[in-house]
Amino acid sequence: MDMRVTDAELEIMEVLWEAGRSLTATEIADRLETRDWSLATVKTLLSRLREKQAVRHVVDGRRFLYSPALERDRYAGGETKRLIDRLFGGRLSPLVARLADEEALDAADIADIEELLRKLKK
Amino acid sequence: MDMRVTDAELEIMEVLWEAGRSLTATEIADRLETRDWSLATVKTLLSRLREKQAVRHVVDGRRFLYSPALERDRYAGGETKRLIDRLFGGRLSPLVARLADEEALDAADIADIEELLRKLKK
DNA sequence: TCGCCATGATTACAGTTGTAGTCGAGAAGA
DNA sequence: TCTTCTCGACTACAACTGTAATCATGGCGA
Repeated sequence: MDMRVTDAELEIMEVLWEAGRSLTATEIADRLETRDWSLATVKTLLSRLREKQAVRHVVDGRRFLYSPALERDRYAGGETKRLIDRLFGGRLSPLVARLADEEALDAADIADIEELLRKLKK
Repeated sequence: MDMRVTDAELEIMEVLWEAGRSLTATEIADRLETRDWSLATVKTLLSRLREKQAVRHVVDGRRFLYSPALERDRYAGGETKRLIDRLFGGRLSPLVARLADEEALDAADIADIEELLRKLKK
């Protein structure tokens, strides 16, 4: 059971993750203002997510109420691991080094990470 | 000019990045033992990479000598940034937090990153 | 009750990706 | 020179993606 979610599907997942409760297809479409998708498109994406078992649904009359079956943290962790394995030999430090080189880290970021690591060591 | 490279194409890039010199299509295929691709497949992937301007080639008789036009570091940085933007609101610290939660960080990793950050602050 | 509307299901269709076969032309050997 | 081999170019084709239209059906308002 490969849980790969595409970019378009991910937008749906984000809506569900943020909602904190089950939503109908129409509600999901309404919350996707930025992406100017037709309702049909949202329904297609929901079907595909259902096939992939990334969302589950309960029947409510003749509608479905959708909720995420894949947790956001788990998904993010999986994708992160995949990237680190593919490009950084499975280790985080080269990734940090890369971002450092690109000056993609500001002082707040550095402080946050140091704090995290400090806690980790305890 | 979007420089997106697919998984299969990335394998070709890895060979080129590691070679340190230009290679012919046949040489590239030879170095891809793990992936049991036909020479035709390798050639198709090279054409696509050429279209994407991720590799360049010089003509050598009636063959091409390929070399990467996209640097590994630049590619890795771009993909990393994309992931962080998509999943972690553009900040690195939540990613580190996520990996920490999954216990995907060992002591060596932590030490490496602390060292990196120390240097960064100077 | 009857027609309309909202729903999920099904179908569509072009672009991308993974994987590879075929073709025409030039090189290299006989 | 004639044949064969090797290249890149072109073509193929199914699966996956992004985006959407259409269809059948059951519920709801008139």
